[in-house]
Amino acid sequence: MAEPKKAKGTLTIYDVATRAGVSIASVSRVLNGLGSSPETRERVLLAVRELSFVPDGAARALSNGLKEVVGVVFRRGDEVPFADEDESLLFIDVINRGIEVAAQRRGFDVLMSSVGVHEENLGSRIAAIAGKADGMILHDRILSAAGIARLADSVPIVTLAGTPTASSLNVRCDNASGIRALVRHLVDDHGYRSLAYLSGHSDSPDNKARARAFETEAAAAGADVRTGPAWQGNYSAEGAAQDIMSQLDAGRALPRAIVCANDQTALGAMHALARRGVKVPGEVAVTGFDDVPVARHLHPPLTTVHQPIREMGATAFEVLWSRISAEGGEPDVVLPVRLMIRESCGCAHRPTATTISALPAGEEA
Amino acid sequence: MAEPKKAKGTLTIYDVATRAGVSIASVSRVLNGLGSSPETRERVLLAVRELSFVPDGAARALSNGLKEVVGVVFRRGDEVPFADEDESLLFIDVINRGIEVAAQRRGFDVLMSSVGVHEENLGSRIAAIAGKADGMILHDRILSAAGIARLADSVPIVTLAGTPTASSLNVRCDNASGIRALVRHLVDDHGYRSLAYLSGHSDSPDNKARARAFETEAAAAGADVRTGPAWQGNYSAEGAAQDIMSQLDAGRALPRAIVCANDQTALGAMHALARRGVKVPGEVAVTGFDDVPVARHLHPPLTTVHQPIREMGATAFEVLWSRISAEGGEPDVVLPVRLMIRESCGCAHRPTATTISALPAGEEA
DNA sequence: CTGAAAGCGCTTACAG
DNA sequence: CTGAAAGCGCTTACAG
Repeated sequence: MAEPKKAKGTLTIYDVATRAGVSIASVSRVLNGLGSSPETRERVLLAVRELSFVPDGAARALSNGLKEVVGVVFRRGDEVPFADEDESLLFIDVINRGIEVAAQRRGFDVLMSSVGVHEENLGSRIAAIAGKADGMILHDRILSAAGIARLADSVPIVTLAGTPTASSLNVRCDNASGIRALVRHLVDDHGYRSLAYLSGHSDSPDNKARARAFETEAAAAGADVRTGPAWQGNYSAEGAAQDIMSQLDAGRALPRAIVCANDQTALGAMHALARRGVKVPGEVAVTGFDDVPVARHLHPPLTTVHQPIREMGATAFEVLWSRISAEGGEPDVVLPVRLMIRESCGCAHRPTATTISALPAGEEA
Repeated sequence: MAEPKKAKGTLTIYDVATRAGVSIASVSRVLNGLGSSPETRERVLLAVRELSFVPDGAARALSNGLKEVVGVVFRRGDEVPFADEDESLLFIDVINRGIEVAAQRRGFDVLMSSVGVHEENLGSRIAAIAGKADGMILHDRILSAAGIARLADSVPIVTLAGTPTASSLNVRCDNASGIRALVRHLVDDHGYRSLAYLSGHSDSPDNKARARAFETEAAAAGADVRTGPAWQGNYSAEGAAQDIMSQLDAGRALPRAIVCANDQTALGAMHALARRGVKVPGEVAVTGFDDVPVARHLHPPLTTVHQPIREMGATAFEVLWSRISAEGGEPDVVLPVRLMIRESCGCAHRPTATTISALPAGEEA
């Protein structure tokens, strides 16, 4: 996999020491801002500049026991790309952004690695990354609980939207509250009587929590709930579109509102509906979950549940860092969400934030 | 900056060797797929599994002289976020995606690091990253030519949309051809007689090439060219919006078409125009450059020049890899671009790819 | 095929 | 404050 035995004229701390006329220990001290006489300091710094010396991170890490690197693993979409979701900045990307910024503040860098859905040797791929990092942040559905437990033996782990285990930490959002607010808005404010939940991956903890909250709340509100395999999606726009298409093809009547497991699912549903001439939200209302950046650009703008996505990433890093540096770290952090009412639920377009329309007028839950 | 002296019960290759009853050399060989008897192999693999041992990347790197890590540095937008560009997947993100996938194929991981526009100690930040990687890919406007030359002393460097130097490699797109096709479409197909180029950062090589091509081509086409400080933007939507606003406030007449330095600039210009009631493309046509994913979702959909963004990233990695592994590497790769005609130039909406409209009907250049 | 040993480039007690 | 020396966890000639 690799051949180069050693880079070219790799400069080392010995070269700097020789040039500055001091010991390597002194060079190291200056480089790390530890005690040293002003004169030594000057000479070392000068030598460093003249040689444009950059200390080797691997050697530092080996000596220190700290790489100052956090590994982030997420799934690459190997599925057929859907026009709008292809390359869009989705959920994962925004989280990664949050991780990066938080890491920066602690002097850490982020080793990003995507894994294919059907990757052959997932285990070794991830182990290789773990070996290069002080801790790992795993996005949803990367490793099984057993896989996480095993990996956690060798490196601290934080999962995102997963389930905390005995050895790993977790950061997630308040799915139940979000779905609850959404269902209430649909039923109470709009008066919709029939609802369906277009599901995400059935093995996703987030999806399970959302599905459960949906069923509970919709039933409590006295709405007619559509369920069953016909409403099994997979978090992708493609999957949602196919789902809606086949239901329409089968001549099934759609519910008045479709609560989608995430924004991508809503996006796919809206596309399919539009293609079949079904008006959103006129005939069928559609809602999402996540509030990815593109949500407000859809037609109609998507009513969804806002997750503090960036903060999730930043929080994941902070929790991991606590664990890395002190065996601490909150085991299960839950972040609040917020209902974002736009137009796909049936609310009217509000020209500016201050003008209030005459229609159903949903406000924040 | 860091305290942990050493992780908890860090397992080492010695633990594995002891458990397997072999020498550490044998463990290493098995782990690296080198010659070893089936029996040794079995015992080592078993021990590795039982202990869930993960070899330390820093130690491997130090011993090998290869970290299998590529550092990528890009600028974080510290500027005021503009609605549509905030967190959107822009140029940089798509490139990074391309880098990541290409790196994967060679067993490399990507160390991503964003730097603030006004970061204090940029030099040391970047040096720290360089120390953790085998090579670096630098996005536009990260380091001066001198800074690049200095860094190149210690690590191979590939710049993106920069200028090749004696010690660094570069990957860019064919700006001139793109602008040429765009200007011809605007002048020849639409008959616009007055054009302006809303510039990007004046110190960006890409911008310089585009500006030059614009002036040459527009003049050759006999169009009236608007220039000057009034058309100096900075690649951001915010900057472009302010620029247009102030021109409008000053009562200046706008040209018939505005060729923007990049898509974000076009996005800002369109927003400003819309806010002031100027119709696009009815009164003023606007075009972009890049073809970021969001371009087709704008209103009207943006006519722009498509750059093979992902490929740029992948190419940057490949070129860097050649240099890392064999001192090779094409010093200045130029990738082709393609004119994407949508509606912001004045062309009519084309319902499907096969239906051709009756209007100006621009086709690929 | 296998093991003993050296070495990769740093950091950090330990003396001085 | 400074230097000599040990050690971080691997890989890889070198012998056997």
